[in-house]
Amino acid sequence: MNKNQITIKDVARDADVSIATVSRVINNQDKVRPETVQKIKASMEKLNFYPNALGRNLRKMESRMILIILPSISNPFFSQIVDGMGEIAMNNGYNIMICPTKFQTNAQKRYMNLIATRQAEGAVFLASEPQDREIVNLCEQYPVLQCGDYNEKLDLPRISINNRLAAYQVTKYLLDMGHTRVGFIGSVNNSVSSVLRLEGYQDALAEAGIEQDNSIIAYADSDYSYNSAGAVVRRMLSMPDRPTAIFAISDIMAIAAVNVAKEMGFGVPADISIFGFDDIEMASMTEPKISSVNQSNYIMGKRAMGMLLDILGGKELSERQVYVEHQLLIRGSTGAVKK
Amino acid sequence: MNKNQITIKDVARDADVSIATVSRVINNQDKVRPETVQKIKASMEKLNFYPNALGRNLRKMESRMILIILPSISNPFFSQIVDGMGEIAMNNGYNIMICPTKFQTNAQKRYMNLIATRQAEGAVFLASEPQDREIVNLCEQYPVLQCGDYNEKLDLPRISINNRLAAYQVTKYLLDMGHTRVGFIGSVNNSVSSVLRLEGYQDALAEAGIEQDNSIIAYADSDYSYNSAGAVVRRMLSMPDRPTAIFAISDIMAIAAVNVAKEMGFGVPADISIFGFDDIEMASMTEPKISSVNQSNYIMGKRAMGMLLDILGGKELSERQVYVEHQLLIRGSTGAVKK
DNA sequence: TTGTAAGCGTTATCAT
DNA sequence: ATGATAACGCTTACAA
Repeated sequence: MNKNQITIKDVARDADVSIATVSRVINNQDKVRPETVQKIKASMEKLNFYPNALGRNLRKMESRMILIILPSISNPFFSQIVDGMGEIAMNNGYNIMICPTKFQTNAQKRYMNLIATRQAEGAVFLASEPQDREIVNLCEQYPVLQCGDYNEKLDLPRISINNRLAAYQVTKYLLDMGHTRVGFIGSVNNSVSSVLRLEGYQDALAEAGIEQDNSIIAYADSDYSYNSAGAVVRRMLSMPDRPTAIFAISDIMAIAAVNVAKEMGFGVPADISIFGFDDIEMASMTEPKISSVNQSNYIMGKRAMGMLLDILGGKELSERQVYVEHQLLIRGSTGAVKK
Repeated sequence: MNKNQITIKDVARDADVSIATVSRVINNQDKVRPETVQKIKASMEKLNFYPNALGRNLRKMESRMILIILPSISNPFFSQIVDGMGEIAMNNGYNIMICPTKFQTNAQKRYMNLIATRQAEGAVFLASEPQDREIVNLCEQYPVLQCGDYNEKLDLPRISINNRLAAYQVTKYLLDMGHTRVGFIGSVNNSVSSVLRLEGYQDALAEAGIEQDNSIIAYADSDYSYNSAGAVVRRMLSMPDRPTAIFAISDIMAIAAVNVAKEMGFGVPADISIFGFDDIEMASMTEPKISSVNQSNYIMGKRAMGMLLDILGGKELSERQVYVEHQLLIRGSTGAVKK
């Protein structure tokens, strides 16, 4: 403990006023005479005074801190979302605390405990879902929002793109380019976004009257890892009746697909078209650049935080499930089927 | 404000003891009779009690929060470092707050103010340096550490790899492979790490008796961007007397170099060897995989946080400049010069 | 417009 | 082993 901290008491003494008046100046309330304000500000400057937020927080019973709970900061997909969230939080006097969990239940618990112990006021679960009973309990008691992905069994407000629609559009685009054998690379995890993207894929096939062929539907590890996706693609492309197009539900997996395809001697997109998802920066750093689905990340982040602040402010949300825009970006990795 | 919070008062009443005893149980102090402990724990359970950290924080005048100030979370290079820091912080009862600044002075100021206002107790500047007088002042008053990169004018403890040595080793390796024209792609920023890497490069040239040729030394934008590096490499490889090897001081720039080289019809490493720096995951997702310098990120993060906690604990640091191990990873993007 | 004083929930000191 | 109580720094009725 720093024993010689400057407090409002010191400022009050120096400026020869009461601590109440100092407090009023700190919070720039109007009912203080301009000369008094000047005098107090001079003292604060002179004493190099910073108000102790610990006192304020206790008195007001608030922390003005929002948690953003996500699997890992290394995923470039999260960066813009978090930026958008931070922007809105800052503008409203809130701080954000980025909480990487690595999918560890313990980490989630530790972070949610910050809310229970009043060190944070709410949380956004970004691309990750509350993982056990105790956590879910807390989520239900406090302002919590699900963003990007969600557990549909929980009655928590959520915001994401329309994954099913986007996946439908991607598949339809590939079909329209003349591909009839379109492979799908998903993930063994059962996240809603994974499931919905498969459903969108199926929607498009059904609409085109193409029967689903499970031999060209495959699943990479739950973390969408580059290596596991590569292995899966290699198997798929080794088949005699290989697909001429592949839809991978993450860019990392699409990059793996491109690299494996090229390694196996296939041209991309000459022999195989590959479509990704998320539009991470890396998707434009490959040769060819990868067609992908852009989620309006920054906007989604801003809207998400706006929603959470509404809840914190006691407002009713007009919608508890919000969809944000997405966009198909057609780049060099996809083209018409070879005749 | 949540008015009906359960406090130790409620627990005390329910368990028929004083609040002091409840507090003792919360902090599991020994001088409490086991039966009393049981009784109190039962009450806490029954009332679903979570101690209010705001009260504790004020009373103990501590926040147990450490800031990690970095340019952006999107850089994959930071992830492991932050993980290492988080690990050690958690083990010692501290929380970390990841603070992306986008190089905005205002953001730095806002975060450092959390320390001045007692909401955080110290900070690590990760790959970014304190940017103005007021911030530097705060850095000098409170426990602050520089990690990965640093401002050498500030008398703050720091931890990083030995950039100059690493760059020397990379260049020497390329020279040993028979390359005599080794290009260098730096960054226009004047960060210490950039400067030291150039010096290491020069060290190796000097040792080999090769005169520095400024036409094959170029600088990408300060953010090491993919596109600006690509442009610079394109220019360098268009020269009649082009280099046969390029050392780029970041993997992103090395990836750009590989892609540009291939686009221009050069073989990598057949015609041009390319060496990167940082060993980000992406460096192993290219074809060929990129030779790079691995910094022991996780270890560096752990040691950095250990140092900061030492300072917080009032210990003297044995060294104020710490170097962590690094390792040259030779992958497919580099090879012997073509005869 | 300014001051007095209570109180936020906790910990720690001092009694008992 | 336990209890009574002051104190941490601030905000906010309420009083003047």
